[in-house]
Amino acid sequence: MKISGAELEVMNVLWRQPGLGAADVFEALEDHKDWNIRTVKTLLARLVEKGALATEQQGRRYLYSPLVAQRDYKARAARQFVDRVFSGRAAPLVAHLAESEGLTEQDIAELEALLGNLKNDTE
Amino acid sequence: MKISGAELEVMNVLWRQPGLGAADVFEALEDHKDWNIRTVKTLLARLVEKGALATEQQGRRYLYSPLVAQRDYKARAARQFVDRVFSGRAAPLVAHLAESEGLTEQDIAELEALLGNLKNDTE
DNA sequence: TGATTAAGACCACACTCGTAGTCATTTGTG
DNA sequence: CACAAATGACTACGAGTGTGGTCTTAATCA
Repeated sequence: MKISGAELEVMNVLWRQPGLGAADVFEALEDHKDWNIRTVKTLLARLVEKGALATEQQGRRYLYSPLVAQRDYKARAARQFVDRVFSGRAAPLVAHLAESEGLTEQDIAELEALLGNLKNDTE
Repeated sequence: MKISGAELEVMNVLWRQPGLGAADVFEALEDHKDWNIRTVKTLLARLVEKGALATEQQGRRYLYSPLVAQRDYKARAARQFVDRVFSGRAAPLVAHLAESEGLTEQDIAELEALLGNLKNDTE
């Protein structure tokens, strides 16, 4: 299931807080996206159609909740991206991020910890 | 400048070997993509239009060469992706790749080396 | 109770992308 | 020289996307 850029913004809201109505999602987005509420509704409808969101009727409105877990989606997206742009190799990707100052100190620390674990698992 | 998936395949060929004609690019792709030569030509034309490729006329055909460096493009793409899907945080991305077996032993080794350098630069 | 509002349903429209077809022209070859 | 083959130019077309409008219905408020 393919989730487009704008749709992803909506998913992010609902991953943080499932069970919101269209208006709630609209409000949650309002700060950083200046979309019309109808745009948000269209995106919600498309996500339902795609099977990415479930709806629960409450009175005369719907409450939306993710059907795909954030972890799963992101894992898939990450893999696809790395395959598409970096021929499946993760190291060059991280190298690029490092170069373009895309890594914070915290990232570096976390990556180290992560690699530590990976090595332990492997050996 | 936005380069789509199919266009990226074409760019990859020309990054490896700049100055090819349409037919050469077509041949280089033939193994793993079974596109019609006209599809390849359309992609080339779109890339020229976007400013991603330069053309040099040679007789009655064009030779194509990248105008955007591979490094630059990939660095930008990486950053955009991380921003879009991972809110700009690289560590979770790598964590996902690790989990979904998206990291080879070699990747891990390279990442370690990379992190070593980063730490040296920083402190 | 009548009018405004708010929800969802359905529709629209321009643009990108993947995938190619058609046309006109050039050029190498018999 | 006449013609087939190759080249670029232009066109097409359905699916997906970003963005939002219209229509209908139901609820709420004066």
